[in-house]
Parts: sequence; structure tokens; C-alpha cells
Amino acid sequence: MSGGGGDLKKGPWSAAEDAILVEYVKKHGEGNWNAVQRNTSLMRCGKSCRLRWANHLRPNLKKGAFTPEEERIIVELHSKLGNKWARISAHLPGRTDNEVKNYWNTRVKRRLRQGLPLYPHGLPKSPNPLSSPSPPSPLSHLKPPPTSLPLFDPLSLSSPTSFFSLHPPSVLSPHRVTTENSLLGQSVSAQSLAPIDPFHLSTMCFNFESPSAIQTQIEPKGYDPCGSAFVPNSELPSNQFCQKIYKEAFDDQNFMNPYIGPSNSGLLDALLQEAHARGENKKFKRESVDFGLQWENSSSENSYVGVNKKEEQEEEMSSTNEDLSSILDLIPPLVRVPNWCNGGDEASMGQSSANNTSLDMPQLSPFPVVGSAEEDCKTGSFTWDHLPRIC
DNA sequence: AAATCTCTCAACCGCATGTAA
DNA sequence: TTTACATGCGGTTGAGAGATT
Repeated sequence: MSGGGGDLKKGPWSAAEDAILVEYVKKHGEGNWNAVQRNTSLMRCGKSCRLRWANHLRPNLKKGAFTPEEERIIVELHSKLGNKWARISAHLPGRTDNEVKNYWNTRVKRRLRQGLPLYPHGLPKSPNPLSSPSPPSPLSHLKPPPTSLPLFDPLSLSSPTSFFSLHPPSVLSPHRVTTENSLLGQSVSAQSLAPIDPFHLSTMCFNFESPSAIQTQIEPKGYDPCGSAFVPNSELPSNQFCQKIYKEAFDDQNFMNPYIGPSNSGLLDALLQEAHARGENKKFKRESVDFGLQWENSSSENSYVGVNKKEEQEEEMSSTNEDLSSILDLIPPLVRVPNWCNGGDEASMGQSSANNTSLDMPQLSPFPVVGSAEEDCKTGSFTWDHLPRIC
């Protein structure tokens, strides 16, 4: 199946190709993808290698159907970010942008055809749910007006279907929520809030010395709550085989997944840091009714993962307030790694150190405490330090 | 049972961006 | 400053599987 352009192969990857790529990454780390073809027998272009690694070969990818919680996150984030699949997927550990994109383009798009709205009530609507948000308009700096519609109730998420209301498709609001600016993009370690070069991190992680931690990284047990079991089968060229490759390639290696990082704990820190920096010396005002606050309501185990992005730190300061509001819309006050991330096992997602504890650091919140969570639940507003578990 | 349709997902492509020489 | 290269992202496509007729 050789394609043109230097006899580079195209099409589906074989198990042998996967093994070559995994072996290469194990030795050299990620990045410099074009060198793969030069230094191995793999006849794939760099882009193809990168894509294969990112979407199928890298450790701790989650496969299987999206959970209701993941679907909720996708829909909610899409309502804010539009087709920023990479950003959205950054909030879903183990999920790729391609998966999120496919999900949106199929399941959710189907709902439109069925006359069901893409977004639950209370969620701001992306200008065009099937395409990227429009370029920043003169109105783009405006926050969505407070909605009189019922807030999205995560508690109703007994099933993916129930997540969506049965109301006819809403008229998409003309404004665009300007939140695609500050949160996502680059992974951040728990040890440092500084952006990390993924390649450097990768290299670092490959030399990590913690066999026990490594084991938890690659141990498939309980790692996928969606039910995609670990099936070592060399005959399978796709996901299952990929996991077999991992097992073989990394099981007894000093390998640490460069992607999983600190179970996202540092990401929250980075977000809060950024938000704090942005909001410093500025009065923080929170919308009393803010759908973003619904995040933490649905379950005590819910998690929301934010990631920092260098580019977004350079947002013009004139938009600080609305940016901050947007950030806050996205960040639950207390981030906790969900069981589906940890596979029900604190160690299964394999942070190399005990840095996960940073997830339970409500004191990190730079935001004012308004009242108790219970009270806030009643009034429709919540504080960052007092999260309602379930209202 | 066969044909057709629909859906899902992996992969490719083009463009944008970042970076080093 | 320019250029070339590497990487990342989002849109699109096509094959295969399953569902429907």
C-alpha cells in the first residue's frame, strides 16, 4: 500500500509498524517525527507517525464510548469553545481530539437531525455548533447575557440521552463566548506552573525511575471504565494491539507516560495561577447565575481539567475581566480526579509522585468565599472554596 | 439472503504557528 | 528579516461494520 511522495506508506497502520514506532518513541522520546522515517524502517511521514502515536499508541489512552460525564464535558466545552477539539480533549484524560471531533460530528450532529438541541438549557450556544466559532466579532468580548432558561442540570444525566433536553433546537445566540483564550493547550506538571515543552517532558519521563509508578501507568486494570478491556492480541492492528505493544514495550522499562502527567492536578494550579494573575488588582465579580458552576454539581467525583497555554497568557490585558469570568466559567472550584480517570484506583493513572494531592487544595482558590455550598446551591451561585457535592 | 443505507472511526490533507538557522 | 522545517490543529474522506429494507 505504498503511496506516492517518496514511497511513503499510507493507510491503516499494521501491528509491525506500530511496534516500530513505539520502539522508536521509547528510545528517542516524542518529537522529531520526521526522523522516525529516516532512522527506522518505517515508511511513514512524520505527521502520520505523530498522529498514530497521539491517537493510538501513546499510553493511557481511553477507548470505548464516552461516558455521560465525558459527553457532558464535551457539550459544555463545545458550547464555549466551538470546534476547539484539542482544547476540549485536553479536558478529557485519555481522549484525543480526533475522538472528540468524531463524537461531535456523529452522535451530536445526529441529534440535530432528530430535532434535538445540541446544548442543554443554560449553556451558551456556539454560533455554529457544527463549525468553528466565528472569528472574534465586535461583540465577542461580551459575556452571554444571563439566561432565564433553566440551568443545565447535571443530575439529570442518568443517561447520555437524558442529558439533552427535548426542546426544539434553540436559536443560536449571536454572541460568541470568549473563552477560547486562556485555559487550554499545554500540559503542566504539578511541580511547576511553567509551560513544559512536551518533548522535554517526554524525555524526562522516559528516564523516570519509579517502577511502581510505571507499573501503575501501564497497568490496564481498571483503567478504562468504559469497558474496553485490555486484550493482548497481536492480531489486532488497532487499539487492542496498541495496548499490547505498550505492555511489551514499557512494562519493564523505566517508562513513564509523558501524557498523563500529574493526573491533571497541576493544570488546575496553572489555571488558578493564571486566573489569579489576570484578576490581580481587579475586582472579581461573578455572575450569580453561571452555568459554569454546574460543573461541580453533578458528582463529587467529577473532574474538570484545565491546562495552561502560553499563548493565552499573552491575551491583551484589556479583556482581563471577561477572560477571568470565562476562566471561572470553566473551572470548578475543586478539581478531583474522577474514578474513571484513575480507574477507581488512586494509583492507576500513575502520577509519578504524590502530587495528586494538589487536587485537594481548595485553599488555592483566589476567589472570594460567598457562602456555604448548600446555601449557594439554593441561590444558584457557588463559591470556589465550597463545592456542592450534590444539590 | 442480498442489497442498500447509516454510522463509526482511522487516517490524510491543508493550513497555521512556532522555531531555528 | 527571511526562509525552511517541524509540529499542531481542524476539516474531510473513505473503509469497514452494523442496521435496515
